[in-house]
Amino acid sequence: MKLPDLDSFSDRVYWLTDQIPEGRVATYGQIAFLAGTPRAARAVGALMKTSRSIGLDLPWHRVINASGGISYKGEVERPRLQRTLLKSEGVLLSAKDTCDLSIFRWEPDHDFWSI
DNA sequence: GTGATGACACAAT
DNA sequence: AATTGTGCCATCA
Repeated sequence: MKLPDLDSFSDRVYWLTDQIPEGRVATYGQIAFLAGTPRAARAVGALMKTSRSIGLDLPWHRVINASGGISYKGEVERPRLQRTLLKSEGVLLSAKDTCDLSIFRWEPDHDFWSI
C-alpha cells in the first residue's frame, strides 16, 4: 500500500501506526521519519498517548523506542499492558522489556513509496 | 503569538 | 554499562 497524502502530521502518524503488522514493531523515530518529519520522534510518543485518551483503535503497543524497548517515563500501567500485548502476538521481550529490532522491526513494502 | 511539555534519539561523560 | 546533557518539534494551554 501507499502512504496517503494526509494533511496533518498526526493523521499520518496514526495511519502509519495502523499499518504495523501484528508481531512486528516500529520505533518512534521510524514513524516520525515515515511521517515526513525525521526528528519528531518525541511528538510521535505524545501522539500515541493522545490516541489512547481519544479512544482511537490503533496498535499503539507496536511503537517502541530506538533501543527496541518499552518506554516507561514514570508510568506503570501502560508499559505493563504494552508488554502483555506484544508478547501475546509473538514479540520476544527480554527481562528488560526489549526486543531484537533486527528481527521484529517492521519495514514498509517497496510499493509503499510509489505514487 | 509564545512558552511549556513530553511513551524520543543520540552524543558525551 | 549506566547516566546526563542537548537538540528537537508537534501539540496544547
